[in-house]
Amino acid sequence: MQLTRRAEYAIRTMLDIASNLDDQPLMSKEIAARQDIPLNFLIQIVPELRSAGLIHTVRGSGGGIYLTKKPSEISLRYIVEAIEGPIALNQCLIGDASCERQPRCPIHEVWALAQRQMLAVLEATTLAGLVDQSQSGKKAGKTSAAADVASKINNEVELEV
Amino acid sequence: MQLTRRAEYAIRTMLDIASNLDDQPLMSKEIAARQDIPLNFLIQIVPELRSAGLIHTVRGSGGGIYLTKKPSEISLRYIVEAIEGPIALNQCLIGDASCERQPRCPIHEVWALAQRQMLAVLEATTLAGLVDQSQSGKKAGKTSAAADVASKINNEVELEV
DNA sequence: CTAAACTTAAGTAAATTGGTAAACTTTATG
DNA sequence: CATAAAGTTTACCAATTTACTTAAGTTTAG
Ligand code: FES
Ligand code: FES
Repeated sequence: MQLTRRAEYAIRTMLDIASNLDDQPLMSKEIAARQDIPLNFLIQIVPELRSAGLIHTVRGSGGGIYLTKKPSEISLRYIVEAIEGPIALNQCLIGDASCERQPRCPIHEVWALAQRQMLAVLEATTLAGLVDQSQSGKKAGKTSAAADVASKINNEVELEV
Repeated sequence: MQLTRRAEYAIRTMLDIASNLDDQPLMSKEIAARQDIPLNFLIQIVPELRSAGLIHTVRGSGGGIYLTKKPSEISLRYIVEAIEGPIALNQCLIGDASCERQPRCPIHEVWALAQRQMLAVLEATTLAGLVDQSQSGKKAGKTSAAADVASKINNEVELEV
């Protein structure tokens, strides 16, 4: 029921690259240091992000990583699924698989709903939103990416703090 | 990111007991057979449900299992957490632990929101609701426990089917 | 040609998952 | 009180996943 370190690192990495304003590619080594990711582990994650089409890598001296899409087009869900595969709260919710026990088990719809609620948040959160927030930083003060997302989703969740 | 079999079996078990109208306790063996749970595995899960205070067990011949609370007071979240411990989508969301890297990492609030959305569904779903649905069965036709829950949560999610 | 950078492929220790198995305790009932 | 029916406890296990580490490549700027 928990995000793996791989996926967490992938998110940090993507966010790190999205925050980079220069147009020169970022090296794994820099990212690893800045984001507290074991370099040798990151080096294993980067190719996965690439085969998922999220980043473009340049080999050789002076090489590095840059995004293939605009940060506003990259959602948290997309990053997580690139690393972990489809997000599913229960086995029967993967793809089109349904409960093998009953045509419609009463619990199924509930899990499906819980999952949709969760995915809605992860989908509405883009790298652009996250970068905006951390850069506006002290200015707006209370505006969090989560608050933005919460208002996007039509649900009046009250955020404490 | 997925429910374990233990927890899934625990839910099935609780639902099986809640659906039982007689006042005599149910045996593990019956439940295992009816719910397609390996008996030897269920026998390991039952004591956990008991120490969590969800069920009462009677030993010896003629013994079995019954609920300690009313089905309307037992939520899916409660059952899952009895087996798996606190539900958390990321390590830093367990209990009061916060991100060790930054006082407030921009992603944290997003995960927290996603988690609240998910938990709201699991909390609003009680055994009573699930039993109602499967027993009314063909009568109401379209009423699902999920639809009930969706309307409880103030969020107009449209359920297909 | 060489150092800087990504790539590929193993390997690995520890934890989790999904079970199985066996020995034990409790209790109704004959 | 003997016994069978039930839950309890403890231990074990194989397979998978997780989070890394290591090492031997390959590519490219300079
Ligand atoms: S069909 Fe998915 S929970 Fe039963
Ligand atoms: S503090 Fe929880 S995601 Fe960073």
